[in-house]
Order: sequence, then C-alpha cells, then structure tokens
Amino acid sequence: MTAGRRTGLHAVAERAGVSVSLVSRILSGDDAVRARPETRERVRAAARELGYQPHGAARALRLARAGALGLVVHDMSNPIHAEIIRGAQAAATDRGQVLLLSDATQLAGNDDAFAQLLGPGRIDGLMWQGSGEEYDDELAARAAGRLPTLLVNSRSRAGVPALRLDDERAARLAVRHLVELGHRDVAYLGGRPGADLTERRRAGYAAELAAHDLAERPQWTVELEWDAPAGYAGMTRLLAAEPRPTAVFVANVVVAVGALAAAREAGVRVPADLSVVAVHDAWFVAHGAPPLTTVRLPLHRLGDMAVSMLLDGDQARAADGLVIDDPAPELLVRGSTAARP
Amino acid sequence: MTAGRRTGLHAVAERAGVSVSLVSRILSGDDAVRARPETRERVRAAARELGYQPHGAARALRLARAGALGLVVHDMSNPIHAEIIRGAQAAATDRGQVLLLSDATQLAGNDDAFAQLLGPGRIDGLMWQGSGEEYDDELAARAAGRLPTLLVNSRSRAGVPALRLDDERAARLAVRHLVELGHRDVAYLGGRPGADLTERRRAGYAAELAAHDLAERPQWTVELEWDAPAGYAGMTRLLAAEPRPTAVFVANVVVAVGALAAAREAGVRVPADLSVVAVHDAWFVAHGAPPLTTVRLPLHRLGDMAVSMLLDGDQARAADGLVIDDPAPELLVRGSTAARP
DNA sequence: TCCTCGTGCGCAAACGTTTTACCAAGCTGG
DNA sequence: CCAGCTTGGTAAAACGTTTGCGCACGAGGA
Repeated sequence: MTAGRRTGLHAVAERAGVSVSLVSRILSGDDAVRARPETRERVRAAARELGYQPHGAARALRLARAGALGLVVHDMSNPIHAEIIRGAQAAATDRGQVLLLSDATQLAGNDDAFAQLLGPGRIDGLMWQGSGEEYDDELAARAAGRLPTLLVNSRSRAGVPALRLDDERAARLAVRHLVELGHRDVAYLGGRPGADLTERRRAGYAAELAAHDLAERPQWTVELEWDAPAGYAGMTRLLAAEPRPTAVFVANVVVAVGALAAAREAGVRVPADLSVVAVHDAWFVAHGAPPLTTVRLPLHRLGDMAVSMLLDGDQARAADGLVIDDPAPELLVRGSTAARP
Repeated sequence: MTAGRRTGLHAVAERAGVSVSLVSRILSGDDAVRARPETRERVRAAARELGYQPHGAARALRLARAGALGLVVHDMSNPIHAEIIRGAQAAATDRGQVLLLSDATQLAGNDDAFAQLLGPGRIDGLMWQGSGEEYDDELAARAAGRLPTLLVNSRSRAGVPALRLDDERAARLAVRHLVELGHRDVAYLGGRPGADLTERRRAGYAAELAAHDLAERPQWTVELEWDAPAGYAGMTRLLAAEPRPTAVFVANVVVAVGALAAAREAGVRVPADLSVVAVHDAWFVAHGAPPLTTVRLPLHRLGDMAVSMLLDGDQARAADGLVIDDPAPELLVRGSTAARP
C-alpha cells in the first residue's frame, strides 16, 4: 500500500485507518456519528500529528458559504472609518469569519474588482460604508441584489438596510453643552450637503436651538465637504459673518481640525473668543491646541453590530435603518469650549 | 429535457448548447481551444445574458490558489498603518486579488483565528506589519513556514523576508534640516527601544550629528513608546534636560503629536524656543499649532511593493531586507522648525 | 477505397470537503 | 433460529471549476 501523498482529510483518514467521511464527522464534532471512543481518539491524534487544517476553499464550495464578510470603506486614513473597521474586524474574528477589505472609490471605477469581490464564493455578506455619494448608493444597491448587504453609518437608501448612529442626539448633546455655557449665537459647520449624515446632525442642531428659543441664522450655517480644508474654508466664512457667532458646532471632527486651524490663523482664540465642539472623537484632537471638545459615538459598536446582523441573517431588522445607541453618545469636554465671552 | 436549474458554467453551457469544458476554455480565453467563431460568440452571449460570474471558492479549490492576500496590521487608527493598507489594497485590486485584513493583537491571542487565516485555501501570501514586539516575530515566522510571507516596515527577522523604508536617510534628512537652521543641540525622541525601526532612525540621527561634528548627549536621548502619551512624557523629560536642547528630532509623527502638546503645556514655544521635526507625515499634523515639519516616506509604495512581490513569487529578493526608496524621503517644511534662537 | 490528419468539440477526473444513504456484524427477544 | 435493532462504520455524490485526453466527422492524398 503505497500510501498516497494526499493531503487534508484524506491523509488523516489514512493514518487513522478509517474513512474520510468518518474523519470529517468526528473532527467537526458531529454528535450523531457513532464511533468507538477509541476510534475517535485515534482520529483526533492523527489530525493533531499531521497538523490538519481544513481547506477554506473546499469548505466554502461544499457548504456554499464563504466564511468571509466584505467591508467596503471610503478612506482608511479617516479615523472614523478606521474605528468602524476595527469593530467589524474584532467581531468577525470572534465569530470565526475573515474580513475582506475593499475601497469604494476603487470599486466604483472597476467592474472587474466589483465582480471579483461580490461574485459567488467570496463573501457571505457585505458592509458598505455609506458616504452619501451618488455612485455609492448605486453600487450598494447592486450589491444588495446579490448578497445580504448592510449600509453602515448611513440611513437606509435604495432599499438597502442600514445601521447608523444617533447623530441627532449627538448633535443635541453638543449644542446643549454650548447653550449651557451661555452661548446664544451658535453656528453650524457641516459636511457635504445632501448626505443624510449632514441632515441628521443639522436637524439635531436645529432642534436643540429651538428647544432653547434660539435662532438659526442663514449666515451661521455653512456646509461644504467632509474634510479638513473644507473646515478651514467654512470657519473662515463663519468668522466673517455679521454678527459673528460665539460658538460653532462642527458636524465632524475631521472638519473641526481644519476649522480650528482657520480660527487660529485669523487670530481668534479658542475657547476665549469662540467655542468649538465636534461630533466624533479621534485620538489626535485630544492633544491639539486647544484640545477639542467632542461627542464620542459608538463607532466600534457599529462595525460590531453590522457583522453580527449579517452573520445572523438578521439584516432585515435594519430595513428601515436601525439606530445603534447602546453606548450612548458621550460628551467629552476638553479645552475648546468655554463660557460665553 | 427538464433543464436542470444548475448554476455557473453548467447553466451557461446548457444555454449555449455546448459542454461545460468548452465554456470554461472559451471564457478563460484559452487560445489553444479550437472552436468555431460562431460557437464562441454563442457561448459568450449566454454568459453575458446569464450574468455569469465564476465561483471564487471553486476556482480556488481547483487551481490551488486563493486569489487573495492577507494583511496583518497592528493598529488601524495609526495613520501610518492606514497608508500601508491603502497601498496594498490598491495594488491587490489592480492585480485582481482581494485583500484579507486581520489584526495582529487579535491573532496573537487566538490560535483559531490564526489557523482560519493561514489555513490552506484562504490566502496565497501574507504581509505582516512588523512592530518589533516579541510575539510578532514569532507569529510571522510561523506564518512564513506555511506561506510566502513578507514583513512590512521591518527589517528581516527570524528568516522572514522584509520590506522597509529608508529610515536612516529620513532621519538624516530631518536632522540635517535642523542643523542647517543653525541648531547644534539636537535631541532624539524615539519609540520603543529594541525595535529595529528605532535603531535605524537613531542611527541616522547619530550619523548626521557626527557628520557635523555635533555631540550626542545621553540626557538628550529618550526612547519610550510609539504613541502620543509617550511623546508627551518624552518631551517633558527633554525639556527638563540640562542643558535644554534647541531642537528635537522625533522618530515618529504620532509621538510628535504628544510631544508638541507637552511643549505647549510647558510654555515652550515651537518653533521660537524649540524646533521639532518628525518622521512620517499625516494629514492632521499639517493643521496643527504649529503645523508640523515632517519627512514623508513612501508608505503607500511599501504596501504596493509587498503585494507585487508576493504575487510574483519574488519575496526571496527581500530575504535580507529590501529598502523601498523610490519616491525618495521628502522633507516637508512647515511651521514647527525655525532658526536657532 | 483506404489511410491520415485537422477541426470541433465532449468526457471524465480531480481539487478537499460534507452529507445522505447504505451495509456488515453482532446482539436481543420471542 | 431468525427477525429486527443497534453499533460502527463505509461508499458515493455533490459543490463549480479546470484540463488532459479522446472521439467523430469530413477533407485530402495515395
């Protein structure tokens, strides 16, 4: 018997002197299988000695389940996105799945890459980090036609279920903090208009102002883009407003980095002359000048929940958009907010 | 003939009225296959109409090639790491591969996750972002025993080939900038001692000082950790040194963020009283107070090259550690460096 | 007329699993 | 003494590809 140099289960079976099917069932802990304890032990020993590892592709093929989830993000160097990835990564690993990372802008221009990622046998579900871009919704909808798909950090769009954070509450928390410091002239510095993120935070801002009988003014509302240069430009515009606000609510921490730079360059002291608070926290703004007051949202949990729901086939629960609010939004008061001058 | 509701190639074959094998050959562009143009067209049309996509797992199984690469990183919220990921991602997509992301600290504690990622049929090669931690080398070496493996941003350790940047040159560039501004008392603020990253940047610092006949002083050398709090602590210590340096070379931009905060809190003005320059660039330090002078290194290229080498089976070229220096290190002069007071 | 050869395609095995179906041997009860 | 049940397994098909080999058919040459 010139033992075949086969690999995998076959090799284990040969060494243990049993059939391949028995090995499979024993190693996978199939309770229904009848085998003598002695045989079981022999099989397990053989597997151990040969260092048997199941073949991922073979399992995926046979089980019609890839054991992997896809995650499409926009910009990895955005700390917000990084935090979502971390959450998803941790949850996927915990549940014995692997995570397949892709980039939305690359996918947008590359049909082959899209097919490669979403074709059969690659992933069992997809998380798409929504950005409110047009192509984004279209691609996510296409994906949803093939696979369980979840938009992450977006409201439900084009019929794709979605997970989001309590942006309105976060905004209200931030604005309330400003009002409690005595500010009455609170401006809004948002991101790209049209995205629902913007709408929700803007709504929270407006609601909280209204709750205190404070006025929104058109010249105190600036919405440009979700990046630091836009924050710079936006703050520059707000500082030129007549009358000048005494506080600014910034809808995103990345935007706030640019905004603080603009204030600094304009010679406006934060927080002495102007208070600034932003939604989302990032490690580096805690070390800035001044350290930025922010509202922390459970981004990690967002990724975590997305993975769980996809794996549990539970994504329909988010059909109308599900709000993740378990670790509630938390105000982190640092050095960029102070009592009204 | 009750056409089976089969999927994949089978369905295409049925619709085109040919065999599965012929479809496979035609669609994969096999030149050696002989088929009438008319048949070819019929097959292609059927594939198009059915929206045929090859089954990833089935191909992986048959071809004994997963079509995926693994990337293990340490901390996604570190902008340096994010940039490497981006580079690897882009290159992988370009070459029709997918990228499987994992986290080193998770893998360290979880043998199942390690096996899941590295078991047969999952990935064809692995990039491991080195950090100089002990467990890191051990795990990377274990991986290298199973798969083509490349350490990224590390020198070759435990026999595992590695790609790294020209850290020494970057350090020299930064220090030379300080010297050219007239500084003679230049301190070194590094990261966790022992890691080869630290050694290489420290060597560059020392070499450049020596080239200008400047002295290193023990009290001007601080090495703690690769994070912002360590930067804070380190700078605090340097500011207490006797005599106090007039410039600090910081081995990493993340550390520099903490260092700047410490200087600020101590009432030391940067750059008027103290110049600071750091290795690696990150978008947010350009907006800080002051904007940080940095040396940009081709991190993106690092990820890019790692993917290429693995896919080309070329990783042996890096057996002794290969230095990526194509876009050369570039000094970005901003506001944290000035002439000696 | 027979042989050969090129053309155009089909058969079947294999990749490593999982799972359904089945079977031989031993035991038990009547 | 045998029907039927339990025990301890085995055989084979299937998942969707790829690929080596073979085969039928018609044309052309001897």
